[in-house]
Amino acid sequence: MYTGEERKKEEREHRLPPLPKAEIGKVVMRFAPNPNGPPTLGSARGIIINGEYCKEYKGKYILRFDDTDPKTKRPMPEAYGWYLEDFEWLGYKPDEVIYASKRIPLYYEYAKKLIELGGAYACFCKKEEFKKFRDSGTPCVHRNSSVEDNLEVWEKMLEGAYDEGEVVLRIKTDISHKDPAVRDWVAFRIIYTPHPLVGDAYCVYPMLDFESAIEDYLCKTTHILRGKDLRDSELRQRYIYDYFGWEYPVTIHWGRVNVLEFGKLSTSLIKREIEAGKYEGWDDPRLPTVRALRRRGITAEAIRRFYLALGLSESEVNVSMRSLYAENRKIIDPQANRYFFVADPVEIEIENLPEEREVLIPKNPNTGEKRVLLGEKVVYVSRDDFEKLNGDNVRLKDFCNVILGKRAKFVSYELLEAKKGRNIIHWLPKSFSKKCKVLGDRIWEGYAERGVEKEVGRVVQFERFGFCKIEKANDEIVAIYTHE
RNA sequence: GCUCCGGUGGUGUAGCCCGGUCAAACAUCCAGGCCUUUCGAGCCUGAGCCCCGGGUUCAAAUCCCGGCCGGAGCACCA
Repeated sequence: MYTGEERKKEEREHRLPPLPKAEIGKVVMRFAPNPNGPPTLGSARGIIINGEYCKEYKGKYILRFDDTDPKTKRPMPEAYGWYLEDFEWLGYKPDEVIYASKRIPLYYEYAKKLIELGGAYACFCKKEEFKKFRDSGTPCVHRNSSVEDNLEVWEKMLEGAYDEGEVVLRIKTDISHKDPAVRDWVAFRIIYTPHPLVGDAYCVYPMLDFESAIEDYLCKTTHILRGKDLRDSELRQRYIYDYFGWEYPVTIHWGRVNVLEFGKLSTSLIKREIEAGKYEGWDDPRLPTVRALRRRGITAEAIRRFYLALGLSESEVNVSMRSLYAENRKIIDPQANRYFFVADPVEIEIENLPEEREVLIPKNPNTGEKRVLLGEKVVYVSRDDFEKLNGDNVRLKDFCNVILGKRAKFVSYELLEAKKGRNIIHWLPKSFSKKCKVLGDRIWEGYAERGVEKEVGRVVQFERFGFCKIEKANDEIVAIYTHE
């Protein structure tokens, strides 16, 4: 139950600023990834921010695959499904899914119209050659070709009459525009590599800026929210909008996110490292992909709050995963059942233990549920604790006090004899511990408490160790380390 | 080099558009304490910030100019 105070706090913290020029029910937004790998924590920002606004304004949410580069950033066939999957897992449902690669003829139509309007021309300059023109702000000879000539070259491009790199279609902007990034940019280029979705149906592919400009117009996109890296796109695309007399959507750009723990991990870099065997796959728990986070037990809600808290700031931010973990902990801590996991176990025998006894331990402080553990002579404690507290009077949590050692001396059952806090450690009876392996930055081998095998698929708290998601429970329990 | 965007405690965010109520708020982190049979959770206290320099003004975190620092774009990538 929230108190009024708490609720207010919550709302203040997680509210997005109002969307400019937005009307309830009339907003159309899109999230447009290239499916050259699964969604990452970075992609999640786009999915979430756009998704939240769509929810708030009861708008239409489009998932658009910008998959028009079969060569350099080649789409992965599996990744389309991964996006659909993670999109919904994060809590959003696309009202429409668009595959740019399946709509290429549409782009051709607009390209032709643009040539007819004198807004585009075929350019035979080599890329390095054109760079000189761009840098100096001077036109190349092709810029003045007639509409008829351009049209003819364009048709021949489509027929496959040219080689890759021989000719491109450029948008005629302002060749001396003060920002070199917008000067006569490339709209279409020739690629003969077959596309994973449409094969060799086409050999002329649009560049992102062209495809995106046309799609946003066709879909009546009202608001574009994306990273700052695409800021210049607006400047470039506006030329197309101006030629056609269209109105450009409202744009908002957020700054780059640097996640401390991951550094600069691009999708293509991760791909290479997976191929090199450094990671098990795209859901390797060490990776910042959405599926890896899910596998680890990070909740969608935590990721959502994390990004809502970041907001729409244009400055680039350096954040730590610890912020995400803090959000996640707030969500899972009240639900997670408690168990003992003894990492790097040391076997100890309690001399002169008066009797074996079953002890009741809280399983879930929230529900008051308890679990039962057999307090017996031979128990495991973790190497860490053993080394730090050897010879000390320690409390085996909920069981008894002993002087810690390979051969430990029983002191008493009384809790009061233990100094509260510092020397209470967890333990496991030798007779029914299950082998358990925890996968994280490193691998911990040890024993887990009986009962954990019933928690497959759920996140539990291994007391004094951390939250873990139980993944498998066969001969051995396998858990993924979630966070502290 | 050219262009654009940013710079508020250690980190992140709010405030900036519409100057005063901001000697600056919230979260997290850190330090100490309380509570607790987890080193978890919760509670309390504390430390810590407007990049720099000019200008405008009775008054500047807020407006203007210059500098410095950071980032992004300048691809036949997205």
